[in-house]
Amino acid sequence: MTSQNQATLAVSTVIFALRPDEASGLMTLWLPLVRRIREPHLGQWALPGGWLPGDEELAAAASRTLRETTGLTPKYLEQLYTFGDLGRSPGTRVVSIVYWALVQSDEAALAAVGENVQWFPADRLPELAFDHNRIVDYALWRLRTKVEYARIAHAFLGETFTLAQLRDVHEAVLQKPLDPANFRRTVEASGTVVDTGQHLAGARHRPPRLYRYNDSSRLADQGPLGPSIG
Amino acid sequence: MTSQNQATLAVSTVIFALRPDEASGLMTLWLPLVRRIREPHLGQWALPGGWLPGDEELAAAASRTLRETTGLTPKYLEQLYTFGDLGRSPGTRVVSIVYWALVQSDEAALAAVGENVQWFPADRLPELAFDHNRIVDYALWRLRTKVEYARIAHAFLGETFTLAQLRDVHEAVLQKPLDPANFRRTVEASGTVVDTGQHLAGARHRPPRLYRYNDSSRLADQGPLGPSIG
DNA sequence: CCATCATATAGTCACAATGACCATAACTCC
DNA sequence: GGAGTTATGGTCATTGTGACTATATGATGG
Repeated sequence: MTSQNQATLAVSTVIFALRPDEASGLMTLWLPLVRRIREPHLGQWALPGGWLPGDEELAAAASRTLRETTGLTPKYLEQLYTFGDLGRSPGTRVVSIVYWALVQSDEAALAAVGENVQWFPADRLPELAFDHNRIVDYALWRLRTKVEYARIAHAFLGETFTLAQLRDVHEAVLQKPLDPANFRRTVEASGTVVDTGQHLAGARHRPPRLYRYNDSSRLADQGPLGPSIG
Repeated sequence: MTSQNQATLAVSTVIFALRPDEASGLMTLWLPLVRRIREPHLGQWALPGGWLPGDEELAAAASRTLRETTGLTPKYLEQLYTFGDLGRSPGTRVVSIVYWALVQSDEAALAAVGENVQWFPADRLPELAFDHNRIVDYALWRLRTKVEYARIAHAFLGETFTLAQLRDVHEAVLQKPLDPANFRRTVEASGTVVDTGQHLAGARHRPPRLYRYNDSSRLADQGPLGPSIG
């Protein structure tokens, strides 16, 4: 091994959750950041992450980072991109393999927050350390241009959900209102959800049906690992 | 820097070119492989690549690899995925950042071939070293599911081209015949090509128009670097 | 120079997908 | 019981697209 390799390998994760915006009350994307406790960029907010242990799988490192930061388990985790520009970290050459994850909204509400961990609305971030603003921008772009909304929405929701909740997820991600009737038509035609027969009562209006995901309809895209590749 | 990092960083590239199939004469995808001249997997075919020099950008390393292997310059180069499974290389932990590239068809014809470099049809590869078969499969999948066929086709063609040539590229990538009239209608509506006003004479039939790419229509997806991200 | 060949290029028709709306259903709250 | 509010079922027009038909036009070979 004539390794003249001088780069250090890191794994970072962009973690998304859906929660109501403080002002508007609408569902929006939020993500947790950690405050840097050492140079460079001491004191600035950054993506959760760390050096890659030599004996840990890439996705496992991302997942662990996520758990250590938020106490949560991702319902969706996928490699985003590898950033390795020479100048992205002062001093050493750092190559960061970045993952993006989605965590369930209601669980995210109870997620750990502390002096050095804080959630921010995805579209109003402070200036982050390194090139992390660019990384988040790219993650947002991927999230929004992802064809496969089905699994994404699933990751944000629980086992059962109403079409209104599902619509909320789509509206938050796409940042535009969707017609309820048309949305229902499309979703039902896609066959990705199944009527549980149950209804959700309690609201001051007609009780909506509860749906569940149709597991048999996964047309996945789990990177090169997914079933579509085999 | 408390780097307990034990992984070695490599960069590999999946290089595609379009050339006529030997038997059918139809355009198909080919890619160059290099024979391994050391253990592990000595003698087996593998993707071109090498260790990442500490002072070289990732894309530059991929591009250099490509030039050293084929003598060609890529007209399209994009990061594919980073493979880092613990067991993918016997002995050391190797993390490979893989790029995929497209080279122009007519240039690929004159590409270097030697004892240790050979072109193979993409759908009839031998058993490759490491997990490289899986990597090629994933690259093929990405190529075929890429929304942005425009830039892909452009990469395979020259400055100007006929719609028939463009159609050939699409047919080769998608592996199915396309209706000439419908194809023309769609492409013209997309606004991605511009009529040069010139025609290509010489064939024993009506001379087709020559088109050029409409540079202003790039709705790119150059990873996080592209104009769409800014 | 004309007939033929082979592809280029222009239309047509039917159908699927989708956005914009309209109407009715069925709970809770007052 | 009526009002308020969302759920859910339709309609209509527009668009995108596959399947096909018809015409255009230069090259070739007699």
